[in-house]
Amino acid sequence: MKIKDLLKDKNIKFTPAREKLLEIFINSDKPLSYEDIKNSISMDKATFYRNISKFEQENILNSFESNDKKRYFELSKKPHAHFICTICNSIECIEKPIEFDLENYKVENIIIQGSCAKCNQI
Amino acid sequence: MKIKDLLKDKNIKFTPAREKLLEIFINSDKPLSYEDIKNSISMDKATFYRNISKFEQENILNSFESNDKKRYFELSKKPHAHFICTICNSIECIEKPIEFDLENYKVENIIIQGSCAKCNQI
DNA sequence: ACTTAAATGCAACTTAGTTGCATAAAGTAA
DNA sequence: TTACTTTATGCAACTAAGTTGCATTTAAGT
Repeated sequence: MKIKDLLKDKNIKFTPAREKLLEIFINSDKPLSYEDIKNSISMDKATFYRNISKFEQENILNSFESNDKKRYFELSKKPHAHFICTICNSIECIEKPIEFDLENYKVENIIIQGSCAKCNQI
Repeated sequence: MKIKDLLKDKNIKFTPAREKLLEIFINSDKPLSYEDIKNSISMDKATFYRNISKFEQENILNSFESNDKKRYFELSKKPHAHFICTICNSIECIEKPIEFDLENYKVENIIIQGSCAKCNQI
C-alpha cells in the first residue's frame, strides 16, 4: 500500500478516488490532462482539479500548459524536458540532458516545441 | 513605410489597425498577449485574433502558450528560448544558446519554466 | 467614383478550469 | 461501534481566453 503511506506522509486523507488517480499517473510514461483521464476514472472534474492542486502543493505532481490550452500533469520525479509537437499535439518526455547556463534562475521544466519525428516523415 | 511593404509582400491588405498592431510587436523586446496590448490599441479581440492568425500563417509572428493560460506572440526573428517565471509569470527572451540533440525533430521554440532571478532573491 | 473582396465590430458561443454549496465519507476519540 | 469533526465529493453555476456568424465598413484595383 505505497499510495496510502505516501498520502499519510503528506497529511492528505486517503480516498479510493485519490488512489485511483495516483495509480494512473504512476502507470503513465507521459504527462496527462484531465481530458486524457476522465474516461478511466469516475471523478467529477471539480474533484479532479482540487485533488491535482493538492498533489501539486505537496510536490507529488507537477504540471505545465501545453500548446492545446490544456494543462498536463505528471509525477514529480527527476526533472526532464518535454517535446510538444505543434502539429499532432503529442507530448514526449526527453531523457537526454539539455545544456545551458542561467545564473540565479531555478529551472523546473523545459518544453521544446516543434514538429516531432513522426510528423516530419510525412 | 516598411510595414506597408511587408504586408504587400505577403499579400495582406494594409489597414491602419494592422500597422498599429505590428508596430507594437516591433517595439517590444518580449512576447505579448492580447491582454498586454488591448489598452494600447482600439481593436476588437475578434479582429486582434484574426489578424494575429493571419500573421502567424505568413510567418510574421509566432506564438506559444504561457503558464497563465494566455497565448503570447512575438515577431518571428531568429529562434531563441524563453524563460517563464512560474511565480510572477514574467516572460524573458533568452539569447544564450541551448545545446541538445534531437534527431529528426524540428525545434521551433524552447520554453524554460522556473523561478526568475528577481523572484529568487526575495 | 465604382466595384468587389476582404476587414472590422458586435454579440453569441466554446471550452478548460474554478467556485459555492449541500451531502457524503474519512479519521479520531470515547 | 458510535458519535463527532473535518475534509472530500458531485452538481451546477460561473469565469475568462479565444472563436465564430453575420451585418457593416473599408482597402485597393478598374
